[in-house]
Formats: sequence, C-alpha cells, structure tokens
Amino acid sequence: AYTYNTIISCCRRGSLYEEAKSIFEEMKLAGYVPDKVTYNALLDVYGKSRRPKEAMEVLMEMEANGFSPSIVTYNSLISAYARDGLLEEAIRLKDQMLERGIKPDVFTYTTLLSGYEKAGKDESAMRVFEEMRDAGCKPNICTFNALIKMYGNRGKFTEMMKIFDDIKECGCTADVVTWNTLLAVFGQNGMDSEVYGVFKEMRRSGFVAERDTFNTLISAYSRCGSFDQAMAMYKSMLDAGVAPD
RNA sequence: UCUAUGUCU
Repeated sequence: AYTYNTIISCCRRGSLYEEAKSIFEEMKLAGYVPDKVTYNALLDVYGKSRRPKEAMEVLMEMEANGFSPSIVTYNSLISAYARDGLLEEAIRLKDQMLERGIKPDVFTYTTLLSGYEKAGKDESAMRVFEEMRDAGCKPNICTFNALIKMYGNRGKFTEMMKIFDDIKECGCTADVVTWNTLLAVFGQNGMDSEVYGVFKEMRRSGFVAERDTFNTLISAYSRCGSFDQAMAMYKSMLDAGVAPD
C-alpha cells in the first residue's frame, strides 16, 4: 500500500484527481486494502484540485470502511474548503473535530487564518489567531508568515514588521517564505529602501538566497523601477552560482 | 507513505 499511497500523493501536484482515483481503484482491484494514509492522500488530491465535495466523499467512504478521520484528515479537508472560500464550512469542520475529541493544531489554525486572509476577512482571521493562543497552541513560522502576508496585503507595514520581530521572540527563525514575503510586499508597494533593508537583514541573519529568493528580489526591485538594483541582484545571483530560470 | 504559510506560478 505504501507504493500506491506514494503515487496517489504525487497526484496532488497538477491536480491529477482522475489519475489518483484510478490508481485508487487499481489498488483495490489488485487486492490491496486502502489504509488511513491512502484515504488521506486521496482526500488531499481532491482538495488540491479544488473539489471539496469529492474530498468530503472520501471522508465518508473512509469512515464507512472503518477508519476514523485523524487530525491530518480534518486539516486536509479544512484546507480544501478554505481554499475554495467556504470558510463557514471549514469552521464547522473544526468544531466537528473538537466534538470528536481531536484538538485543532497549528496546521488547523494556520489554514483557517490564511483562508480568512484570502477572503479579506481580517477580523475573523485575528479571531482565529486569538482562539489559537487561548487554546494554548503555539504559532510557528508558518503562522507568522500568514500574518505577515495579511498585514502586508493590507499595507499595514508597521504591524507586519512587528510580527517579524515576534518571530525571534518566539524562538522561531525566519525562513525562505518569510524573506520572500517581505521582499514581495515591499516590492509591490514600490518601497525600494525597505526592500534593501530586508535584503541587508537577510544577509546579516546568514540566510543563503536560492533561486526563488533572487527572483523575488529582482521582481521587487523591478516593481520599484530600480533597474540598476535589479541588475545588481541578477549579478549576485550569477556570482552565487545560482542558475536563472 | 498523508495535512498548513511565500515569490507572477
């Protein structure tokens, strides 16, 4: 079943839900019994293919076959609904998991937070963040990155940088997503000196930029109309031995 | 072997 599970989860990229479904059927025909991971993987493929209804059907089939949903099942399903903007349904699932004795974790809350952010519902997003703290669930770097994105999209740069400072206070470390998000936000707003500030801070922290980050830097400076800086980043990229794409 | 955050993707 490991083999089939791996192939099915491979279908997430590319939204290959029909392929995943046929591997799933083939697996059963070959006499293998789907396990928890098989169902979770298939459910996730449907979610990533933006087919929350079918993801829900996988949950039902899973239960009909005697497997109780795990926290992974719920988080994946919540992500499927949130991705489609179905936040009320996502919240209902979070409540349902609690009723069934599964405590929402940092994945659950970060998914909901980001879902509300994408829907433009900042108040609700902040409520999720508070609920998370009240529940004693510690935010991790992904949570902070989602908050940075939220404040960045709203032009609340002071708040955004406050979250950036919180990262260290909470014993987390800024990662590639953090740096790319900050650079992109300042780039989108034409704030070239802030882009430079983030760039300096990034180097100071010892972060080694890879292709994504160089691309983000070049894009950020381009949006600021800073052609020379963009070219300088392109040169740094080549000097660092990173291949452009 | 399965779940959350970013860069135009």
